[in-house]
Amino acid sequence: MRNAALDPISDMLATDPWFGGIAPVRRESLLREARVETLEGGARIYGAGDPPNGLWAVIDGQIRLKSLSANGAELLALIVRPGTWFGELSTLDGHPRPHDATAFGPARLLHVPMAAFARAAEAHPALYRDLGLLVCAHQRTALRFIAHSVGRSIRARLAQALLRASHAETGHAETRHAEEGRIGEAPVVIRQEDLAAVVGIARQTLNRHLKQFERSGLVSIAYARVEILDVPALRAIATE
Amino acid sequence: MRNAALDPISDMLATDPWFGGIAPVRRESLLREARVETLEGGARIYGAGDPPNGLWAVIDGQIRLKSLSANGAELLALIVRPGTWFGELSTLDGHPRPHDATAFGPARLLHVPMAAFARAAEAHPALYRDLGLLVCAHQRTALRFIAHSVGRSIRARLAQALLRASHAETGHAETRHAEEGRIGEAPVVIRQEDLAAVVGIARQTLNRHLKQFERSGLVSIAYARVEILDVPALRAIATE
DNA sequence: GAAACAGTGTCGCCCTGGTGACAATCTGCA
DNA sequence: TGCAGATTGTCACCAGGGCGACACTGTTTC
Repeated sequence: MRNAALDPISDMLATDPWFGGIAPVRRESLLREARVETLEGGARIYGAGDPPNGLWAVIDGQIRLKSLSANGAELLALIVRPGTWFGELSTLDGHPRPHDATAFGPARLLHVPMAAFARAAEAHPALYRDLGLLVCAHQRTALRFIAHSVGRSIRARLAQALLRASHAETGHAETRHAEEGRIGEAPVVIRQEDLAAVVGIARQTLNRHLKQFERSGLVSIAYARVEILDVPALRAIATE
Repeated sequence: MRNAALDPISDMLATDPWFGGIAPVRRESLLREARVETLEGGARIYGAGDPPNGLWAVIDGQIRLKSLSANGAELLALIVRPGTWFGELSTLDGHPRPHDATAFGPARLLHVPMAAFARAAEAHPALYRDLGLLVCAHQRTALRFIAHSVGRSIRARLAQALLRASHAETGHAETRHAEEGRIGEAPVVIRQEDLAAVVGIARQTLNRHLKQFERSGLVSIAYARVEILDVPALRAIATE
């Protein structure tokens, strides 16, 4: 019943701290139940309030998790990149999705539907614990986010948001880009309007600060795109 | 090996949505491993960065979870009241505590140390799943908090903070106070300084808004204490 | 009960961010 | 190429919060 086509994908996924950390038997059993799904840009994986439809991992492309803030504004919660699993919260507790998940550009995903996960977990009950650990990891991210947001300057929050939107936050970005022989970061494709929503400020205010960063040589701004030029400096600003 | 002294406590804990929702066998096995600990006001249950020391539940009194925001200000994350379990995140993933947990006033807690939880979980592996569900519940709270905070008016955030600080947020407070024959809410004992930190504003600004609430008859203000008079109106403001 | 301390109530000034407006620029498509 | 729509860049104006200051009131301690 092995799916040999998944082997290279499996290797890629194993670089993820969570997936790489769980027992190989259970990794196997999860992958055995997984199916690859190819999506067009803008495709919706699930919507906020939907009943859970299982666990997902990004193979190629970019998934954006959004929710509506209480005043109706769209709130970009997270950009999910290749190698990362998501959708575990509802999969574990069975409650409605807290976010919209949509593909930003074409994407390939690995999908473990609810029933499939249940099958795998029947054979390996420890998968529930594994899934709990994934929720823990995301919970810690959320707590860090809260602690970092309350009462911080806009400069700091913007720097943080830029690092998060690129993949530079955790510092293990180099591995992903080493093979392409690039030193810098891939540009972040995002409208300033959306970036402003992430930081929770008006677009005009965002523009002012972003321009200031550009003048300092920290970033380079183009149409619907921000390129990060100086990661260390941004890290310093983010934690100041 | 049953501990009969725990019976009334067990009944009280069963009113908690999480604990009440897990299988009675596993509730039992958890309680069998639990010890009651009596703390003085100000006692520290654990500190941010500490290695996990197990799972806790509040029997009497009030536990406050605090963390330091990035600019060094103290950030009151959560007030934990009787019947509620906490400390599950680090207990499940083994990583350092994200918060300080201290008793606000004298308190009695139920404590399941790491080794004790491990013992119980060995007999009932599903306890790991149960614990995962508790993390899920708290994760959803955190996500709601984020969605509710970004870009909301101070009025709304303050109303929300007051409801959270009292136990009125979830709406099942009545059960807890019915026995005392009280209709309203217990006063929230908190300095305006701290309340301001919760909302993320300056004390003076907090005072202005709080006074405004008082003039509208929503709350009543005393020394280091806020009494909530009109829960429905505050709920309306919190979601406006 | 007085003193020392903690917490509240209120100013006024300054600065920052929100808002609406509008021109300039870029992209995609006919 | 040329146009429509999307996005950015930049105003000026205004509301609102941060901050320092200080008096006042409540609480604790001796």
